[in-house]
Amino acid sequence: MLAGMAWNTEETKRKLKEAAVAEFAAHGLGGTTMERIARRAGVNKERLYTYFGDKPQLFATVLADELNKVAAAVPLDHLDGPEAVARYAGSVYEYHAEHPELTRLLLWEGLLDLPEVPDEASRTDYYRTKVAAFARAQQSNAISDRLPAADLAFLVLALAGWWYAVPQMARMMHADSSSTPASAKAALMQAALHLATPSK
Amino acid sequence: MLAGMAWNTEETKRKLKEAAVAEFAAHGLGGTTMERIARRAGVNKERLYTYFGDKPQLFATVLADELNKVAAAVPLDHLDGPEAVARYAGSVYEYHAEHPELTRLLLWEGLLDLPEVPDEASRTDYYRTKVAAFARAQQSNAISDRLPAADLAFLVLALAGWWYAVPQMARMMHADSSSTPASAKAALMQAALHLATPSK
DNA sequence: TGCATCTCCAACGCAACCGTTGGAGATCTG
DNA sequence: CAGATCTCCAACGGTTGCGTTGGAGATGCA
Repeated sequence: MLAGMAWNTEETKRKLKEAAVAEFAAHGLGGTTMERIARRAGVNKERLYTYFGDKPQLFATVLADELNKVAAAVPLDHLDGPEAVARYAGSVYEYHAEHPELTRLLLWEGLLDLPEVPDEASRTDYYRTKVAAFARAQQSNAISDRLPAADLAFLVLALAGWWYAVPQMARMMHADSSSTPASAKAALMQAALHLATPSK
Repeated sequence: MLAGMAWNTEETKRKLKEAAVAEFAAHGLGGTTMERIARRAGVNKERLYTYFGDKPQLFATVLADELNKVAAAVPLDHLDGPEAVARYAGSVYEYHAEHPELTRLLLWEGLLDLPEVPDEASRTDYYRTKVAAFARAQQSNAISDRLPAADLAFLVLALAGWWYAVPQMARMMHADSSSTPASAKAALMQAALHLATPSK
């Protein structure tokens, strides 16, 4: 049934999704055309519709896929102190630097302000585990508890993500200083460290 | 020449720009149609082209206008201590809450990743004054100097802006806690305070 | 009042894109 | 090899949106 097919349907799907990630990340939902996704994948446009439905559905599929990837790539198990929070912030920044598509997809999605997002349940669950890790660390006095765990976790992600959300602002604010991706990462880790350090 | 005209050209321009802000903020450059802007303003589409040029030019005009507004609305003159930084962060958050269009326009712009941004010179200048205010406060030991002034200023803006950049993430991360706009503001002000407080 | 000028708009040409369809070719089954 | 089934695609209809144009109405000027 599905073994030994010469026309390679799984491979075709994979190529289409890969192309869709690139196009959607670059141009958003409105700016992307199905035509270009298909052409980039070297596949006929019609395959998109039979495999993935219409354009919004494809966008949702692609975004869910990328989120699953980041969940696997940047685990957050145990926070044994402020330094662990700083390292986590650095990892997130690093992941964004290497996979700018995900950030951009998230931002496109945020701007669409849908009442419900695709895969809402599993994503809520994903974030809940992050918040829970922060909460546990607070309860054991390993990190500061002056902020609610959800706020602290959210703000740490803000520090790491803002560079990619408004790159034009980052560029203009650092116009006359000598700033590099490395110094940006160091700065945000320093900031995360202080947010997580308990008061004496 | 320009007094006493029965057909009210300045008013028409104003209405078109107002409609354009709303449409571009809601749907971005790609998702907005000139037709809908004109219809929302109650004016014929052709006026857009004679007054503002094509769609990208209109977008640039509208964004520059909104940035001038925020520059006037949230001044940052003198930072005499960490509390002033926290208040500034709170004001920025507040402004975003009341004028979500600006944030959204900035984010749409960021996603377009143009090599150069409209009004680049004056905007760079605008950010430079913000950074300079932070730098002065650092030199007089009023606030922490463990981060470069540009990074500190940028990260403070990150704290205030991230809620509006990824509202879906904010919602999901705070799913099971009781979180309000007021508590979000309090959290980010607390965070800004700690980033700006000098080490002993 | 005749002429020039300016504001405004309905209607249009044109291009792009969405989503579909009819059918060609490849693979399995008997 | 004949028939059924599946993958793939070139071509198409219909819609939408961009940017323009030709002209109608309102105003200033001689």
